[in-house]
Amino acid sequence: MEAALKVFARRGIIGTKMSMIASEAGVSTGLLYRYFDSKDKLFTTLVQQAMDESIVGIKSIYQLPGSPLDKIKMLTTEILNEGSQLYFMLMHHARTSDEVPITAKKLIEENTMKTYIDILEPLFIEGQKEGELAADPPCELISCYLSLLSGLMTLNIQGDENYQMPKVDLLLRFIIRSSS
Amino acid sequence: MEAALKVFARRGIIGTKMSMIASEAGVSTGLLYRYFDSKDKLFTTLVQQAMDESIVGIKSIYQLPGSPLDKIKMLTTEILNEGSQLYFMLMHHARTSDEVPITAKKLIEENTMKTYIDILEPLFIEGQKEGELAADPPCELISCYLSLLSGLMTLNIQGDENYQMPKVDLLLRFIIRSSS
Amino acid sequence: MEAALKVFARRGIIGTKMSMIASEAGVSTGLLYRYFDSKDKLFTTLVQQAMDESIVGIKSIYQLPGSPLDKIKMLTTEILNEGSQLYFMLMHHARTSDEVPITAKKLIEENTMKTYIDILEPLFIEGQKEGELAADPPCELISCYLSLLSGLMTLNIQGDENYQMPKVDLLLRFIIRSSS
Amino acid sequence: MEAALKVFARRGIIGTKMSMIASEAGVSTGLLYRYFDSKDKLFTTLVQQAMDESIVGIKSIYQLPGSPLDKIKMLTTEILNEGSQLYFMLMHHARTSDEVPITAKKLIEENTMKTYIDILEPLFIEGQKEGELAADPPCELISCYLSLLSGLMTLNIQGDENYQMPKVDLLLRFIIRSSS
DNA sequence: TATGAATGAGTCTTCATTCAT
DNA sequence: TATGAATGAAGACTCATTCAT
Repeated sequence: MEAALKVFARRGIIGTKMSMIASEAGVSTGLLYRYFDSKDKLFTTLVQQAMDESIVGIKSIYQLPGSPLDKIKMLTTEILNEGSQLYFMLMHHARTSDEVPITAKKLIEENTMKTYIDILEPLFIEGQKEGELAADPPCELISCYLSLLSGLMTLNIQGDENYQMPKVDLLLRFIIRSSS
Repeated sequence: MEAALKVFARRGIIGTKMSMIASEAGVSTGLLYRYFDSKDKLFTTLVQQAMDESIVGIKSIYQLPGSPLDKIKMLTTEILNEGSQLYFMLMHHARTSDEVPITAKKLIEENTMKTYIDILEPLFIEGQKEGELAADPPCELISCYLSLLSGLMTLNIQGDENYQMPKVDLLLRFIIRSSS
Repeated sequence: MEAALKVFARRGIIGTKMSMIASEAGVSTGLLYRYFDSKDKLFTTLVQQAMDESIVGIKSIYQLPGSPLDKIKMLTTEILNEGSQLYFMLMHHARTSDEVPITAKKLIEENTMKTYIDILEPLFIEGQKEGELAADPPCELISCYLSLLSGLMTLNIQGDENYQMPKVDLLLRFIIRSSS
Repeated sequence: MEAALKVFARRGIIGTKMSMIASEAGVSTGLLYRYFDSKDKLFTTLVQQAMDESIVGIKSIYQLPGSPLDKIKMLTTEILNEGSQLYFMLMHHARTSDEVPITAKKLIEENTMKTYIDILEPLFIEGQKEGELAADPPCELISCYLSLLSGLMTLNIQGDENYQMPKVDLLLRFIIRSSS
């Protein structure tokens, strides 16, 4: 039923009509209200879930094999390919639209970039020690890298031949230590 | 009066009420209709203008002094600092929202990434010849670079301390030829 | 199951949701429809029953002991104390709401004040002969007395400390022959 | 525009559709929202006004000529004849319906019967001293009298041939000192 | 030219009623 | 017989657009 994510992600909170979600889910409009109190609540729930899963996703990097750079490369690949697209788009709407319920706004404020930096910092520092990663301040490196990634995912590049999703190796240039 | 751009850029076409534009412009709602036939027309006009200006802006790169890399760096800096922010956001809404008038959709389809690639290709090729730029296929390099830029601008990073706008030098790593 | 009366009486026909009746009765919503064709039918049935019982109740006055005034006093006391409250409230909704099913409206039109007057007239005439009751035209006396009573019962005075239910003796002043 | 009172009074808050008020007022539904934030607000406003006017009305009794009994008789006549009907009906809905906005509920709780008793008590005491009024405790006398009146007005007797509005003289028997 | 009152189509939400289990 | 999930029609409310002034 949370495939309402699909509609919200593409159209934002106002652009989405409950009837769209309903027909996307293959049920009647009325039934939606049996499961979700309101459009706002539904949206907020999705935002919450998006944030939770994103954190889990980021943390999973430590389970990946290989060197720090290997890990980063794999996670990046995953993010780029996988369905996380919708989450990025949803979060973008949640961040930028003014019609977002206050509850959702609060959720977002609590879950800042800092959260992700804290998770990734040890890995990046290790990567720098091993000489794999560029020597910029890790905070900045991470923050910029995630911003770049967010931007790319938000564009909804798939299905738009105008934009081109950069290959992972290209992206990694930002953080890789340029061969001396 | 076209400071309606401000509202459309931030809130998208549905999120924007004519009354918002009116009060932002300091006039009455009714007066808007003396200058623009409809909300859709107004939006379409803005999109048209955004595209026109973007092309002019890109072309202006050839007026800039210095080597190809210098030119690219300066243009990038300009884009990042200047008010082009709003254009990127507007175009993002125009590209992703389904409520956009067909006329605007058509405009966008006509003005593809190809347009920009064609403009920039000679410059990039020159840069590669001079050994400044990475050796990837110029088309791909340009397309990816513009995608990255679009993504960053779309995020509306200003006013959100969570994201961090990468420094220009960091961004350039993407296209610079790594020191051998 | 007819304790749906409770809900209808308090909330009127529109204010009452079938789910309220169901939970008041301790059954599921769906089950209600096994016993009553529709909300309207249920309401109509209750109105019918209310009217029937009111007539029986009024007629029972002749079974009471004592003089005409004694009888009237006892019946009044009964009405004031007993659960007839709900019937008065139900009938008030039935009389004043426009959403009442036509069938119920018809029922009410057939069962006019005249019905009650016809029942009580002999008793009042007797009371007047015996010098207990005021000498006004019996029709008027009865009609006014019942109107007063209806009004009081309709107010739903219980549970509202603002109103005060008059003592029976106070009420009787309306019809008692003032001591010469 | 407050002739919305007419519809609310007859049909209660749920039974009333904004479109009814609109067509009763001869305007479009949308226009209602230019003057009143919402149905609830409108209802609350009417309740407020009803209470204010009722107090003014009651207080005006001291401007009337004649003995206390004369004053009471005139006020009663006025209440019975005049358009206060709608106010009584409105207040009844406000008191008994559960769908009434909290703000309105609060208003009602603040404006108790006590308010009216305080206003009328001096008059009734004077009337008792002059031997015109029954010797019951004035509080009780007033409270019961007002309850009776409220009940009668709430019934919406006009337009229902079944009920009969008692003549004023009949009603006064309730408070008049029976001739010794 | 400028205003803002007025309209009505469109969206969210509720709830009587049905129906598979 | 009993449940409660599912449907869809109806009502509150918003807002693009018009129009009298």
